[in-house]
Amino acid sequence: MATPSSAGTPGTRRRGGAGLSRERVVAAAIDLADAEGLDAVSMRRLATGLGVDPMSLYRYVDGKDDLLAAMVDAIVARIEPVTDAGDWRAGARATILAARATMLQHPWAAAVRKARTDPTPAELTHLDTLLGMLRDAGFDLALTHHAIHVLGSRILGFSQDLYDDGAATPEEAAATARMLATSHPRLAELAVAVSHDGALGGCDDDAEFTFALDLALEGLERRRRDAERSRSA
Amino acid sequence: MATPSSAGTPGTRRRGGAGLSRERVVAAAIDLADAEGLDAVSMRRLATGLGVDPMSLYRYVDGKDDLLAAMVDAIVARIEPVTDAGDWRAGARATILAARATMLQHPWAAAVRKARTDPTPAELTHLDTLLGMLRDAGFDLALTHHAIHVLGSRILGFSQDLYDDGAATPEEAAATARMLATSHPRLAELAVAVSHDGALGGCDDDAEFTFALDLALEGLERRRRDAERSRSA
DNA sequence: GGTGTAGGCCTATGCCGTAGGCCTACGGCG
DNA sequence: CGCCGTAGGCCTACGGCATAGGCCTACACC
Repeated sequence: MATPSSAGTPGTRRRGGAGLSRERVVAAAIDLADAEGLDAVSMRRLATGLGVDPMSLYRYVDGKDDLLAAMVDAIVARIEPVTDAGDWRAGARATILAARATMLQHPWAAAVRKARTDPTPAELTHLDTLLGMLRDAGFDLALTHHAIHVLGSRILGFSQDLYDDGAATPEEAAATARMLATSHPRLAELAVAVSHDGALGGCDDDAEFTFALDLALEGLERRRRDAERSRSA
Repeated sequence: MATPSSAGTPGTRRRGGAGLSRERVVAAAIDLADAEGLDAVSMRRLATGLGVDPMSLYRYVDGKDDLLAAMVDAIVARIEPVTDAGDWRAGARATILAARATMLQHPWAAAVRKARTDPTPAELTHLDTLLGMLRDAGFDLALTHHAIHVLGSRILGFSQDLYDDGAATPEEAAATARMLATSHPRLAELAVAVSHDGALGGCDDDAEFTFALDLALEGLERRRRDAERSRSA
């Protein structure tokens, strides 16, 4: 598509067959972020990649902030909807894991999302379906509200780790542990155990995510049952 | 302190009574961030505030990144240690809430922390004491590790909300709700309920934090008992 | 043919972090 | 006393950033 001379849509009319559009700009930004990391996404770099002047982008995005928002919105919109699941827990679990699967393909998206303060449309939709599952399962409004806070950013599949853990090599872990051994014995002990050849044999981020997720869902289910019981009493 | 002419320590020797030091630089940066937000903290701005040339700061901090790390380290170091508490749950709870109380006084600190990838010394200490509580209560290494992931950044008192919630005015909430009513009914319903004059009467961030924290601690305690039981069997 | 305007381009401003070098006054030493 | 090494500042400059404001051209339509 888009041989320079064809002027199919109003848009492909300039030299060099530019033919920009908001979608093209956002898609290019996503590709750039995927390929070279979020830091590579500057208006200049992006424009260069599109063979276009930096200022031209401003016709399609309302500044860099808008661009970033559009980028995560596009990613979130790709989350596969969960078709059918059993009880609310299975549904919520599947929905959240689907979100995680999508987000993991674009590591920068989490960083952008965390830096933003208000939700994009696709995020609202995602949240709404999750809310529907809770409400349909009998969560009252108060508990639903609590649930959102309990799950927090895990709703979009973000792990909430304090550190990135780094999956250090055993040697590194051992070195760290030795360094900390006297001042921070508990930490050293754990660092060794988690290192690849330690007692725990590495740290599986996905496993930790689901462990924490299931713990949260379990707790919420208990609260739900409590509320149900006290209502019927 | 610091009359310009007195050259007590080697350091106060230049014109203008500058007398820089790493501590002074970091403290000034913290004050600046507190007063005008993190964005105001640029090397230039900071230097101006200290009555000094921007490049002079580089004698004391190893670039901006180092400065930011030093800032959060200083804040984390201010967390009040928990003296005595009953069981592990009470201890962990108190420790985490103490962290939260301190961090809440410097909203920028959470943002900086989240952006960083490796821990500062004070953070390691904080983490180590928490680990001690778990281990002393009989958590084995595997469960301790899980616990760290379950609690995640909550360990430093960060709420893990998807959005900042913003505590919008009732009018705003109502407007949002009306806008979303058809496309996102569940969300609209909840937005109204949470708004200040809705059924739930506002959203208390601290209450939500402790609700989620207690849910997590409760879940971990259950896992601990399960492990204990299966060990003794 | 004339005109309105969409869709590019160009220039310039004011930030930013920081590399590299300079200048000066002090402490220590011959 | 005079010298010098060096700590602790300063100055200049570079390359990058987001983006404001204006310009220029080619098409669409009348």
